[in-house]
Amino acid sequence: MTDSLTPLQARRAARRLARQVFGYRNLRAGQEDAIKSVLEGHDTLAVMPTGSGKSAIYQIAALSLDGPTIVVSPLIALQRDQVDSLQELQEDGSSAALLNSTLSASERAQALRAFQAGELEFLFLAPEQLTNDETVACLRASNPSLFVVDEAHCVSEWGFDFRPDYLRLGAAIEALGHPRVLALTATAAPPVRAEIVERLGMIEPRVIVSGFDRPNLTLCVTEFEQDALRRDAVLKFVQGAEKPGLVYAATRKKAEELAEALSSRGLRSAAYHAGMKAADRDAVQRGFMADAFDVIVATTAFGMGIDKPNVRFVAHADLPGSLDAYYQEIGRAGRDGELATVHLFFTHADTKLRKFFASGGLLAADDLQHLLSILEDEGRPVAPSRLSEETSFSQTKLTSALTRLEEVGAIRFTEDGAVEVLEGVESTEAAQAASTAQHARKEYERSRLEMMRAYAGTRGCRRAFLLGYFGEAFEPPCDRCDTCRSGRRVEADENAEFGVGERVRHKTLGEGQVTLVESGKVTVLFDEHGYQALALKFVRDNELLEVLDASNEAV
DNA sequence: TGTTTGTTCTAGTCAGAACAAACAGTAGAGACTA
Repeated sequence: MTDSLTPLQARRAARRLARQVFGYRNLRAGQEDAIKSVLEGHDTLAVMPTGSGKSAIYQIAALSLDGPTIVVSPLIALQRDQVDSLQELQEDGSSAALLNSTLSASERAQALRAFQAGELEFLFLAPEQLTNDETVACLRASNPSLFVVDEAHCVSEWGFDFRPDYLRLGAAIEALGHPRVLALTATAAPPVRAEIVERLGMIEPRVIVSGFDRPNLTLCVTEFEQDALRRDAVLKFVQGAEKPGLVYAATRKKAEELAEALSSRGLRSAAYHAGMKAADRDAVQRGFMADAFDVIVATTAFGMGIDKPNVRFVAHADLPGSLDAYYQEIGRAGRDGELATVHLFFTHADTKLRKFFASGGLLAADDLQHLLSILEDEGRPVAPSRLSEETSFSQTKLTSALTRLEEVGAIRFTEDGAVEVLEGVESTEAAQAASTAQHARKEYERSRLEMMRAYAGTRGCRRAFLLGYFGEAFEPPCDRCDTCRSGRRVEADENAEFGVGERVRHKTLGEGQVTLVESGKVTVLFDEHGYQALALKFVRDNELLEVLDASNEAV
C-alpha cells in the first residue's frame, strides 16, 4: 500500500489536484473529508447526495496515490460515461479503460496489458469480471493502490439474490492484496452502511455521511382504495405538473400502459424498462436528457447514472419496496436546487407484489444440502461449471447458494475458483444454518417494506420520517410535505423518552437505533432483527427498552 | 402471492366454465447463430 499522508499533507494534496486537474477553487466538505480519509490510509465509505461530486472524490484520491485504480461500477453504460469524462480531463486520453464482455479477446488482453504496464490510471469493470481468476491475478500484478466501489449500495441491494458477485468483492479485494478501499453511494441507511463495510471487508473504515435532507422537494402521498382511481389520479397529476418528470411503475406492462395513456393525452411520453431493446432504451434516455420528452414512465431500471438537473417531479404509481429505493428514485427530482414535487400514489394491494419480489431467490435447505453432498462425494475442489451441470441450478442460483454456504463457513473457494467443502462440516447443519440466514435476510427485507408502508401512512411530518430512517433527526414542521401543509400533522410524542437516532437495547431483540417516535409507537432499527414498531405503552409497562449512551452503556 | 393468459372440456359449432401454467424488477457474461 502506498505510504499514508498526514492530515495536513492529505488536505494540501487534495486541494492542489482539485485546482490543477479539475479547476475547482474549493472542495465541498464531504468531498475533502473523504479524499483526506483515503490519503491518510483509511478504507472509506462516503455517503453523499447525488450531485455532490462523488466522482471527483475517487478521481482526486486516485491521482494522489502512486499506483493504478480499479473502479467497480454496476453498469457498462455508467463505466463508459466515466471513461469518457476522464478522457476529457486527460490530455493524452489514454489513462482510463474498460474491461467487460463487450470487448474482443484482443481488446481485453490489450486493456490488461496496459494496466499492468502502468499505462492506465483507471480500469473500470463490473463485479462479475472479478470472478475470473486470470483477471484477478493480472490486476494483482499491477499493484493497484485504490479499489473503488461506485454505487456501493448495490453490494447490499443486489448482492443477496440478484447479482451475487457483489458479495464476493470482499474476497476479490483480499486477493488483490487489499488496496485501499473507497466505497461511494448516495443512499445508505445505517444497516446498508454496515453491510457495505462488512461485505467489502473494510479495515478500520471511516464512514463519512453528508446530510440526506433535500429541502427543495415537496413530499406528498395519496392512498387509494381502487387501482382505477389511483391510475386516474396519476394521469391527472402528471398532466397538471410542471415538466419534465418521471413516473415509476412496478411492472413493465404498467409502465407501457401509463406511457401510452399519457401520450394519448397529448404529452410527449415514453416507457423505459429492461425488456426493451438496448437501442430503444438508449434513445429514450438520450431524449429525456435532451428535453425531448415531458415524462418517462419507467420501472426501477431507469435512473442510475442519470444526472438531469431540471426534473420537476417524480411520481410513484406503485409502492416502492423500501425507503432506500424510494429515496434513490425521488433523488432524481430537483437536482438544480429549484422546487420539485415527489408524489407517491399507492393502494394497500401494492404490498402483495412487493412481498412477492422480496420472496424471490429463496433456496430450499434441501437444495443447499444437495449441493454440499455433491461436494462431499467428490472429496476435492469442483469447478462451479460442473456443479451447475450436476444440480441444474441456474448460474445465479448456484452463485447465490455457494455464497450462502460460504457465509456459514461450510465451503471455500480455491485460488483457481473451484469450490470445496471445509473439513468437519456437517452438511445438514450447514444447509440449515444457510437457510436460516436467508430467512433472516428476508425478514429484514420485509421490515423495510413495512417501513415504506409506514412512511406512506404516517400522519406526522414526512421529512422527519424519511430523515429519521437514515439516522438523521429533524424537528418538524418542514412545511414541504402534505401532512405539515394540511395542518393535520400529528405531533411526535414529546413525552417519549426515546429520541430519533438514539441507541437502545431491547430485552430480547438486542440493540438498535430509534428511527421514529409517533402515534404511540417507537420504531427501532434492530441490529439483528431489522425495523420493528413497538407500542410505547407496552414498552413502558414492561420496561422493554433502555437507552444507551454513546459508549453503549445503559443510562 | 395474485393476476393474467392459455388450454381443455362440454355441448353443439359459439361460448363459457374450470383448471393449469406463466408471469410479475433490477444486469453482466458468454455461448450460440446467421
